[in-house]
Amino acid sequence: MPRPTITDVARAAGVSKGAVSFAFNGREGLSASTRARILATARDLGWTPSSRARALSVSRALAMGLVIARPPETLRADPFFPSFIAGVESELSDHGYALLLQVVPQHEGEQQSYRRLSDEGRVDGVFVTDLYVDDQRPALLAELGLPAVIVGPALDEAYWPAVGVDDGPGIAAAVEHLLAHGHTRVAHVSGLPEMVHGRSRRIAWAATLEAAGLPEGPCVETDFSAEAGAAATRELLDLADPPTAIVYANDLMAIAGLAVATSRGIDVPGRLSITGYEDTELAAHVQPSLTSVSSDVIGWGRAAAKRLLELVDQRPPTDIRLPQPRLLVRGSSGPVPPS
Amino acid sequence: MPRPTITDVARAAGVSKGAVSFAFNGREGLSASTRARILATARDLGWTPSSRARALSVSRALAMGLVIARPPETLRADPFFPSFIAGVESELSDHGYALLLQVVPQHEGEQQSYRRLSDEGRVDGVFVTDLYVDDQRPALLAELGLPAVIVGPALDEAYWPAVGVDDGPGIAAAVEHLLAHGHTRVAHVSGLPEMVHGRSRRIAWAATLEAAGLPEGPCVETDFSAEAGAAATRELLDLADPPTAIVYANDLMAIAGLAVATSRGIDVPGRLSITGYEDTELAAHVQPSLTSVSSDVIGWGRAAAKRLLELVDQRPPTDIRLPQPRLLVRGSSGPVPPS
DNA sequence: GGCGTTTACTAAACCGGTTTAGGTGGGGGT
DNA sequence: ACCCCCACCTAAACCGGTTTAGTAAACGCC
Repeated sequence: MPRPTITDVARAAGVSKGAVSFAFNGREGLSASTRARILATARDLGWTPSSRARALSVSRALAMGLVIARPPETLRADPFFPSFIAGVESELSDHGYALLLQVVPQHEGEQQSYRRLSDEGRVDGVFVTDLYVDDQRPALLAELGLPAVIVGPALDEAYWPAVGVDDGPGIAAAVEHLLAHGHTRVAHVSGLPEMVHGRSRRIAWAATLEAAGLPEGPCVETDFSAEAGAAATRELLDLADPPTAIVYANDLMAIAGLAVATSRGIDVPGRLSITGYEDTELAAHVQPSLTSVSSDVIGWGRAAAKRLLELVDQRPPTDIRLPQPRLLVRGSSGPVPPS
Repeated sequence: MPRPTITDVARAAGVSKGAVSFAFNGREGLSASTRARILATARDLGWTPSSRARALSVSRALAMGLVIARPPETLRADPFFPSFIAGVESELSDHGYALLLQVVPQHEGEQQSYRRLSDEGRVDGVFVTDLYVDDQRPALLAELGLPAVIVGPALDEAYWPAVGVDDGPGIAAAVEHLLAHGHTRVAHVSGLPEMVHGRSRRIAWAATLEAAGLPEGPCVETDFSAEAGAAATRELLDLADPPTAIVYANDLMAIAGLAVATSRGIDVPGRLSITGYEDTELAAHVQPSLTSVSSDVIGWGRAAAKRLLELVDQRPPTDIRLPQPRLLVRGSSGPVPPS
């Protein structure tokens, strides 16, 4: 038995297709009794409007796109996406929208990817993540006329609105926590400086040190991977005057760094304090447990989706206020060692 | 300027809509010159067939669905999905299909989720992951007539084909590796026994011990989370006669277990050997580095997608052979301690 | 040169909804 | 009794493709 169509429902209820459509879309111009009868008939027949047909007639795809442009190696270790997607999806599905996911291996293929989503009319809007400093995508999307929301700290809202938890305060809180414990040589293992969130975390670290009147400590730039985090840690510990604390741009690197310190017999937090960022599930379960910064990624996803829906519907933005990231002090950070 | 439609192309090329469609779908019945002219015109106008319109007329959604039914807490720590999705997506997009993602918080909402995807005609097929023993979904999908591929070890292929790396050999390799090092009390921290992959890993562990003529060691059932892994480890170490080796059902629990052992001053691998499963990025970067089992999850995703495409197109299955999981011996496992 | 067969193409139906223009019947006003 | 209006509903166009039935011209053939 093929799925019933609107025509079947109309016939069964003894009305026209239009009437059925009116009933389902809550439009006026139907008597209460007819409306009820139509809805009852539809229920009996198990009919639900086909979103393919709806998409064509309302000239909307009823779906939003998310393009993830990362090598799967980096992707699989990142706890951000699963949570973010969960948030996005819950908001979208509440509004009858679906989430289309696309994964492209390199940053290069990304432009092509967006262009295709747009040309084929698969989506009504997209999320732009992992923004690079001087990223081409916002301009491309503007040219394509494809509504977009930038996920992450606001960089340049010339083209599109940005929705994101500002990571500055979280990193600042971590640095301040260390300063309060007497540390003065606080290093940073940063993410890619070409990426907006890599850069903003680094800036927050530097600014907080400066505000405290301290010289900028050593900083090693990485690609956010565990491997790079370990290498950066070795580099910092090999310095003539090694830092007493290291602020990592994410938990993954912090945990790898922790292992490097431990393997060298350096006590954490006795001789070295460490902080991460993201509050990965593992953060609380390594030894010592990792001080980290937690933010509401699911809420963030939900907020980004809400904003994109508004944008697509040309509605004015509602004020979305995301909770500040919170510093979770655990075992990996403590007083500066006596020198 | 709105996007051009097939009608615009037809007019510009001086042919009918049908001719344009023929040209694009490589159907015969057009002279080579006309075909070339049409394609050239389409290129000039920047026209790409609208997949909404195509979807309606070919009565296909041109998309596949993936429903993830997990609390985001569990989800975000799992490196499986990102890689798997990357594989799925690459295969699907090569065939003009899109991937629709849906995340539902609890296992309960899942049925509803599939039903809705089916009723609204959003997808042509779905992937079923995290299969439970005695799962209702295969039957539901059969009833809905929605093609499905089960992701994971084959349990019961009565309804749908299963595509998956069998985890048995990987766990067996880990256990054998430990036995070869003289361990005789090998415990297991298993995942949910109601889940197919939790159960199959447990069975493989037990079977390998039995094959070696050893008694089944202690086993603690968990929910795959780091928290549970830590608790299970404490429980095992508190036994009157604690195991000398623990085989964990995933890396997350293994790493948490490692931290528990370390915090108790138990040397790994000196006094306790540990193995994980999944080969998370962090596995190589904890201290000591974690012996784990790696499988080609991306290839797995690609294979699952290939099979689903075949199923939807009613093509016979091509023989898909996934590489066996490989045991990666690292620092966390070694000889049994002298007693 | 007439006839059947290809070849190359067009017109129109169709997929399953939404939306707009229009039509019908009953009630109220005068 | 006539007209108008409103409430309620229908017919048909439309979204942008695919596909089928049909047709005109070219072709082969004796």
